Amino acid sequence: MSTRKGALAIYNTLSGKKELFRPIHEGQVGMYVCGPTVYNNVHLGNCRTFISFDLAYRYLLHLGYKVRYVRNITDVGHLENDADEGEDKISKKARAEKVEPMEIVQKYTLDFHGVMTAFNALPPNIEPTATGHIIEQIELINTIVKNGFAYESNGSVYFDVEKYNANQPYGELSGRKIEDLIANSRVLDGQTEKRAPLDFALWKNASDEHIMKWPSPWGLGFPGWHLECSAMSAKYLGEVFDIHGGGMDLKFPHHECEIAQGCAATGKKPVQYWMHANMLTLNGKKMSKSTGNSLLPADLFSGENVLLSKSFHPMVVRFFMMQAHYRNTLDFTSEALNAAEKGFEKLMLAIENLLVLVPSSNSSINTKVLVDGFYAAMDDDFNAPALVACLFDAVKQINAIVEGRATINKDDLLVLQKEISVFVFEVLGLRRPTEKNDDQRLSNVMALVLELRGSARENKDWITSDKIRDGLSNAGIIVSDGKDGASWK
RNA sequence: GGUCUCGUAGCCAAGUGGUUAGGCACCGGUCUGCAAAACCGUCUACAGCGGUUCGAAUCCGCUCGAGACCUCCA
Repeated sequence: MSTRKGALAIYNTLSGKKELFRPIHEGQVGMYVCGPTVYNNVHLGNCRTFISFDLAYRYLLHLGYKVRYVRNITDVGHLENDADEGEDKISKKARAEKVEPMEIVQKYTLDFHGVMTAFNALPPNIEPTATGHIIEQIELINTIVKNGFAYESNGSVYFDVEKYNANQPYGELSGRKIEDLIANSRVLDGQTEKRAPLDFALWKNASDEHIMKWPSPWGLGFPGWHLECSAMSAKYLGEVFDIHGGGMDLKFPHHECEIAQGCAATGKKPVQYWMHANMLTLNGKKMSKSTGNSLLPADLFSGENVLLSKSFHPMVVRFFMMQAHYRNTLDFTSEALNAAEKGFEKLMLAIENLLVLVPSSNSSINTKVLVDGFYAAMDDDFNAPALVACLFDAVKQINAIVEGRATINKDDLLVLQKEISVFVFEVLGLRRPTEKNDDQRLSNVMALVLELRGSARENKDWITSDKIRDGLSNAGIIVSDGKDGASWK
């Protein structure tokens, strides 16, 4: 168990402040993150949120917490808009592709998992689906109705926002006042079932043509979008749990509704620490599927997109994201990604060197200051960019040792090797891209080729030497001439 | 229109009352047959205008600009 636990501060959206993190149960953390609605391929913006919370999860694990990390899959109930005829996103896609809704769900869940694996995001401990928890959702609605905060209307059930607000403020999380919300709420056509525009659906009745529907006390229907997170977080993490995360754009109304549902059901605020990840922007605007201003991870990995000059390894993209704080917007540009790639390679090279460093009898560098810097950065609301800056300080020191301008003793070396590996690979979740020279046959061939080129160079046969170098370059192999002979990658 | 956030060097991006954040690019150097790579060094910025303060990029006010939410969104 780490002894560093007490220092972690988390910015809590609910209070608007950084607060020292104190879990409800000593040594244990319950964390819920809103997952994707699987009606389409996840774009890079979606990924940023999940990677941000993967970082938080990883650091909590590193600190020694026993974490139960729940991230849902929304496979029903997410409507196109709030009007009565608003269509379910999954159903719509299923009809467009002429397949079963569950085929859509399966297809895009697999895509999501594949992308998360590529980004080296740890899987959550539980990944519940909305359709798998219809009973829990119906029970929750029953409780809310029984407590007087919801009403039935024409086979649907709505949350009574104004009644709720009479006792506890609705809009706390997003800093809204109900009067302003009422004044500004858009009246959509066909909202005939609701008593007030602000009321949101807990259960919607299903018309005959609806494919995804379940029996309930109010007839055939399906659950409202906001409900699933309340039902599933309560089931797996309890009525009150530690951390709830999600994208900034879910703050209102989704998370606001979750608070209302939780309070209406139990009288207790469901979440201790609300965390919100900021948006990834493209052309200065939020990445968004609906506006077409988005980029798919697959395009990035293949380089097949007009915005990109080349392809990028998933770890370069992850490193790029780690250079910005999760609460700030991050602007995506091909240029910024190129810069991240260079920096990432520099870091990886220094780590390779660190692992084979030869210790001296004494140290001219201060290992403790470096390592304390790593913790201080992450303790400050998971400040990954500050951690990266500290890591590059270490890189500079490692290079100095490699070149004999500094020394490190055996104990310090062991500490540095361990802590850098921990923070780079376990906490930031980076992986070294698979080495091309894993192939033993290729290694042997290259050893021979470089030996021949070495002979040519000794004989000042630059024509042969350069021909080999250029030929290999065309084959995607880069030869580097160092002091101790040539190497390749 | 309402609510809120942001504006940091060529680019990306931390910091948020007093000490060079960092990465990339540029430029200079070491190395090299040449080049690349690698390494070292240089480049010292906080939208504008006022105010508070011994001291402001950081706090306050105004102006300008950008974005988010208010409707599905990570």
